Amino acid sequence: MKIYNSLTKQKEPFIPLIANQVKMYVCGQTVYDFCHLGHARKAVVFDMIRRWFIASNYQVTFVENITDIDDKIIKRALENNETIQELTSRYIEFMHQDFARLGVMRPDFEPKATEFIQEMLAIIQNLLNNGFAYQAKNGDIYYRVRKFANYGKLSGKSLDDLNAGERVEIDEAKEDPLDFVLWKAAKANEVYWDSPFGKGRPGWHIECSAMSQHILGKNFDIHGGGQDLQFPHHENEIAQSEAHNGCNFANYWLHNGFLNINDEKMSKSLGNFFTLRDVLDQYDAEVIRFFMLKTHYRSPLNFTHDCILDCKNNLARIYQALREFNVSLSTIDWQNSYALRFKAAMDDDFNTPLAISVLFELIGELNRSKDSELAQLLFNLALTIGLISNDPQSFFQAGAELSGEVIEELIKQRNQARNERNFALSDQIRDQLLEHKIVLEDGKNGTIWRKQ
RNA sequence: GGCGGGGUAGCAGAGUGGUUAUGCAGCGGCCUGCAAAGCCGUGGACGCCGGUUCGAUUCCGACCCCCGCCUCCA
Repeated sequence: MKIYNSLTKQKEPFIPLIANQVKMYVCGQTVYDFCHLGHARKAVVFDMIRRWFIASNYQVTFVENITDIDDKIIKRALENNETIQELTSRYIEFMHQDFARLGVMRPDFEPKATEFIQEMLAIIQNLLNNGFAYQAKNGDIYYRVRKFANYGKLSGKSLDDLNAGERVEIDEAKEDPLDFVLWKAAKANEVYWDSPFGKGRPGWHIECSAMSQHILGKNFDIHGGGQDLQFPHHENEIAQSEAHNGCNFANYWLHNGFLNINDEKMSKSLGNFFTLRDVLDQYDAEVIRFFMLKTHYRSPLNFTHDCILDCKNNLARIYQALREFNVSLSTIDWQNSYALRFKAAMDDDFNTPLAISVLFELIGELNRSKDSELAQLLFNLALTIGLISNDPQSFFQAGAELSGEVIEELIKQRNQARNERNFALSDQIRDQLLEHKIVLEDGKNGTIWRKQ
């Protein structure tokens, strides 16, 4: 298996630290609002990667953290006149619901930042002792970026270039404008934790260093997240963890591409901000999942209504092919030429668009041959990336405007009319159903129906 | 300004130094009472300019354009 490593900017063979095991950590959400479509892409992408490792017989430990303390959370809780815990636990629950609809498996571990304060403090203490951190006059503790020789190795940035940039704010408390905060001294009326350095709360970056190390160890296989986290978040994690432990942090860094709306970055100010919840109320969840997998995980993904319609048709073709078969979970014969090509695509940096195209070629043969073994293969291959989680019947019929009984009765009447060669009546019944977005298909085994 | 990614047929989206990506849409046919679904066939492409090569969409160079990061962000 080859994967693209953001650290080296090239595809590399994947060599786990322990044979047949994958330890991976993904940066999760800050929970002060509903998940948006971008969060959904990250969730689906890393779920797909996790599933493919599992399908490839790896034992996977999947960690995704939750940031449940930060400026926005404090602000929002104040606005809502509720505790931070009330706010965050509510949105964690919403996140679980939304991701479940997308077919995303729950992480093996889902650590919350507030549960690892002591671990963070231990790292900060050690960084202070080693001279990688200092406490400023305002009580904040900062990481001394210049002290870490490899700073910039992930993002490809040099400190001097960054310093020369116009957008770096000058903060007088810092020795260097690029130093970042490890511990924020508590302000009046703010939540705080006691520490040897005074009351305060952790900075964002230190959370992930502490949680990943605690659960996966100092050095683990894969660290993932959205492309936007590469700098400064992931760069800072590396600086903290490697300065603290004196060894390599994550061996492979994976970053998913961004999700755009009509070719624009999704943002609240542009008014093109979609919560996952709203989208799932409008479109079938599996269509959204398919949409996110039919583009390579590192490419930008553009969300438009037409794209989603296209995906709906694509998925319908898959389900249509499976409709007349009883498929079930079974082992895959990886020697089969379709399975072989599917695997080759997936093993090449998780090339889901290519893998899915193999499925469509398989469907062509399946439709011609009606070979039930091919149907079985199609189903099980799709399942390795979390597709085809419904049975065809519910994909085509669930949520129809009319009840099944009513439709079946009308089909019966129509078929009687057809037998009597009363096509005017039979077409009238079909049009009547179409007005309710019900499409009829007359096949050799009788008439079946589906949602439009 | 610095760093990184990209420009492929109507749309979406892979890939490759010479041979069909794939799906949707289009066109012709089969099937059907007619449709739908499915099947068969088919047109249409690699931003621009040079270079390397027997041959480049694919490699190299210049250029144009787009996007992301450099500030909280999946």
